[in-house]
Amino acid sequence: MKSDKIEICKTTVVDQQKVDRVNRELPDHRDIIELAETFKVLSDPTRLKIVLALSVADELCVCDLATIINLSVSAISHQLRLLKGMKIVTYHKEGKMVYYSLDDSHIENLIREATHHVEE
Amino acid sequence: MKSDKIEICKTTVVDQQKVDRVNRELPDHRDIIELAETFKVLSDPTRLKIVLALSVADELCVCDLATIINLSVSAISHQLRLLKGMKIVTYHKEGKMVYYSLDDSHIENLIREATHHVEE
DNA sequence: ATTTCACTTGAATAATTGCTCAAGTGTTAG
DNA sequence: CTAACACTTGAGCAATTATTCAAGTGAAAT
Repeated sequence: MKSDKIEICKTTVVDQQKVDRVNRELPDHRDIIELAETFKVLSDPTRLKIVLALSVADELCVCDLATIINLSVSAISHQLRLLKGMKIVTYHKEGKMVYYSLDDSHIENLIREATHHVEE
Repeated sequence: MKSDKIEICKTTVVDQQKVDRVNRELPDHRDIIELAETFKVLSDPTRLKIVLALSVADELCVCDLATIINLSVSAISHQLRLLKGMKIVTYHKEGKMVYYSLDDSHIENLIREATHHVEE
C-alpha cells in the first residue's frame, strides 16, 4: 500500500523522470488542500463582498452588511459564521448589535494581488 | 428601478452614512464577480495541482499530469479545458501528444501570496 | 487498412453549496 | 411582563460542479 504511483491511472507514463521530479517538488496533499480552501473562501461573491466591505469600513453590523450586499440578514449571517470559523473575521457585541471586522491582514494582500491579475 | 438601495433587505439601516461610504468605495459588481472567478479557479484541488505541477515542470502532457495528480485522463482533460478557457494555460501539439503549459505569470504570484497566508 | 494510442467530449451521477424560510436566542424598550 | 429588534441556526431546496463512463477524433504504428 506504499506505492501511490500508477494504481488508478493506468495509462502510459511518457516521461517518468519528469513525473518523479514534479512529484518531489510539489507541496504535499494536505498543504494543497489548505491552499485550495483559502482560495475557496474568496471564490464566492457574497463572501468576497463581505471581506471587501470590512476592509473599507473597519467594522460593520450584520444588518448594514446585508444592506450593502443586498441580501437577507440570514444569508449574511451564515457566511459570517463560515468566515469566523476560518479566522478571517472576528466580532464583538454591543447590546443586541454584533459588529464584525477583519481578523486577517494577509487576506487583503491576497485580494490586492488577485486584483492585479484581473486588471492584467 | 433605479434605486437598488433597500428593496430586498427590509431591515433597519443602522449607520446610513457608513453604508453609503462603503457602497461608494466598493468595486462595482462586475469586477467583484470577475475577482471571485479568479479565486474560484484555484479553489479546486485538482486545478490547483495542475497549475502547481505546470509551474514546476514548464510543460506536461495530459497523461503525465493525470499520473502526477492520480486521476483519470478524462478528468484532467475536462479541467484543462476550463483552464484554457480562462487563459491560464496554453497547449501545443506534437503528433498525438498535447503539451500544456502556464500562460499566466500572475497566477504564480497569487499562489505564492496565498501560501504565505496559509503559513501565517 | 486496421489497430493502437493520446486526448476530447457529452451525458449521467453524486456531492457540495448558497439561499430562503421559519423558528429560536438574547437584549432592550415600553 | 410583553413586544420589538438584531442576530443565529437548522431544515429544505435549487443550482452548480467534479468525476466517471462511454463514445468519438485524429495521428502514428503495424
